[in-house]
Amino acid sequence: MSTRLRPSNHPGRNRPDAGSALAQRFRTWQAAAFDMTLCPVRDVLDRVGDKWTTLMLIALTTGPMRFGALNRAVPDISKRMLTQSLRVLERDGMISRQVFPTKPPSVEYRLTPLGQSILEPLIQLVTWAEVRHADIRTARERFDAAAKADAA
Amino acid sequence: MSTRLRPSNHPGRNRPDAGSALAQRFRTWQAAAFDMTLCPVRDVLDRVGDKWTTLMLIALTTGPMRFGALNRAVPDISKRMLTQSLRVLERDGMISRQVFPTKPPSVEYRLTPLGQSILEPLIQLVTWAEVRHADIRTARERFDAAAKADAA
DNA sequence: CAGCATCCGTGCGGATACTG
DNA sequence: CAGTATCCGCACGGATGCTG
Repeated sequence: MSTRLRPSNHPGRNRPDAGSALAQRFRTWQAAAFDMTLCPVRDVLDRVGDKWTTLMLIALTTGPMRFGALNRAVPDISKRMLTQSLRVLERDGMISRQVFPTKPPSVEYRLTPLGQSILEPLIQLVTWAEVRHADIRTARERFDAAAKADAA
Repeated sequence: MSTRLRPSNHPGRNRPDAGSALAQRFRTWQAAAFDMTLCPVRDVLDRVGDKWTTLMLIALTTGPMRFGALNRAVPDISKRMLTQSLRVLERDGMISRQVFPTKPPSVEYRLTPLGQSILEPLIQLVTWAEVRHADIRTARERFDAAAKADAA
């Protein structure tokens, strides 16, 4: 699903850009990273965005956990989705699965180095979320109020 | 949908934790941030995870864009989803909408300071994605190969 | 040009029951 | 305990057609 940004449309009449270093970085991106046939952005964002995987990674930061423990640590997740999400994370190399041949059997999941490494950028994002959450909520109230005013 | 992590189950027999500073931060989280009735994590992750909003924010880093330009900059997005995503982002205060009363009308979208501010953590995540993408892909091949082996 | 309205297929994910 | 199997609703999102 080629979800890449086009390098630069409007060849001759480029708008004066924001000028920030950030915009600059993103512009190089548009020419480089997004040209890949299967861009890593969508790839990782699909994981981060899905309903459970991020919560599970966070839960596993406290140490290895058994299936049942994870099920309790992430409330409201069904066994079905837990299993499914665990498989995805295992497949991506984010967590490892270790089976103990006891009876009844027990299975322990733990973060791999790769799984650990994503927590760093992830925590940045969540920190942002914490800090800016109030702003977002007030923005929404504003918007909704304005929308209601327009309706009247 | 109370998507918060439980503070700490298994009171008496806590596993020896990974010991990293990161795990420590996350543990304080579990007690604090996730106790909120509507946790900001899920809130922001829902946005980041959805199919288009992140791409749109990235596209807007190069400067203000018209509806049509955005539609071209983010290939494969339909007008329907573009409109819908723009509304969500506007509602959250991430972008602002400016209508020019020309005919035919033109509308320009631009990042707000709030919208700018999320790019910093976002770029961290995507940088991670770029760096680790190869690892993930090889992990997947491994896993799939092993799965096929088990099937046989 | 910028968008809303409508129809519709697909897949995510919940609930339930069963197994080694 | 740690899953698998099956059914199913519903929201996400694509395609198309119509407006100011």
